[in-house]
Amino acid sequence: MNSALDIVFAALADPTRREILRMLLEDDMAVTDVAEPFAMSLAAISKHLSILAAAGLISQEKRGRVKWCKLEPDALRAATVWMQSFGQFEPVNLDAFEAFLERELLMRPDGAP
Amino acid sequence: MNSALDIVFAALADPTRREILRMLLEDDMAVTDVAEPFAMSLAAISKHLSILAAAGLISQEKRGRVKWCKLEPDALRAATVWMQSFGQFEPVNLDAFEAFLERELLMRPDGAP
DNA sequence: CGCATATTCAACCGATTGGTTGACGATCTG
DNA sequence: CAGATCGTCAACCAATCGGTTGAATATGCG
Repeated sequence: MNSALDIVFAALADPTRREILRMLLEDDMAVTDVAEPFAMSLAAISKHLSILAAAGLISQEKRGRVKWCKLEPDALRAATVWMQSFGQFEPVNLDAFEAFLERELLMRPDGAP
Repeated sequence: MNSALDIVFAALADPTRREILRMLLEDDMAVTDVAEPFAMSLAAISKHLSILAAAGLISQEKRGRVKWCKLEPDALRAATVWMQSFGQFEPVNLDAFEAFLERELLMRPDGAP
């Protein structure tokens, strides 16, 4: 069936791409700046950004020679809706939330809150 | 980093596996019964189920010679929480919800509501 | 016991993925 | 203009993925 969900979930399945999304949560960024904290080539990051853009999770706008990347959270909404259709569970249980945040979101390279 | 999210999102990225989850939403099922509506081998479905189980999205319990598969929505909760951390958007917008349900969830092989 | 049923294992296959490198096209700047 | 910077493209590579088939392992049943 190959729906948009395939592409969104596949895009989210890579930790580098999730980290990029987290970075873009703070601010729009140029490709080079996105790549800076990662131990891989610029070309690799460029590919990751293309995948995120294809999934609709980010948009890219070229101004001059700099291509700006911007988070597009609406694509996540579709995936969130899909998940919530398995809703047996309430919006969000704070126990799980807290445990999860500790393990995942706070596990950033720079250690900032 | 290779977190549990990698595995959960990768598991969700395949339409066959999402359809299996949807089927299990209605009831627990044996492996053979899960495989029945799909145009692929039992072995392939068995692999898909292993992947879902590895992601924690289902559990499998063997009773006699039949292995029962059960949805485990808690694993989805972690992924949902991750997505909601990009929360700019409210819990769920009903416009998106409705459009999405039409296109994805109601697009079942058996056409049931 | 002997056969059918339920499920997995193992080997294999082509396609995709995530990464590399080097060359290239644009764009800014001195 | 010449040189640096920004980003992508193309070719390549090893690893993984989603599927197949055939054999193997349990388990249930007459």
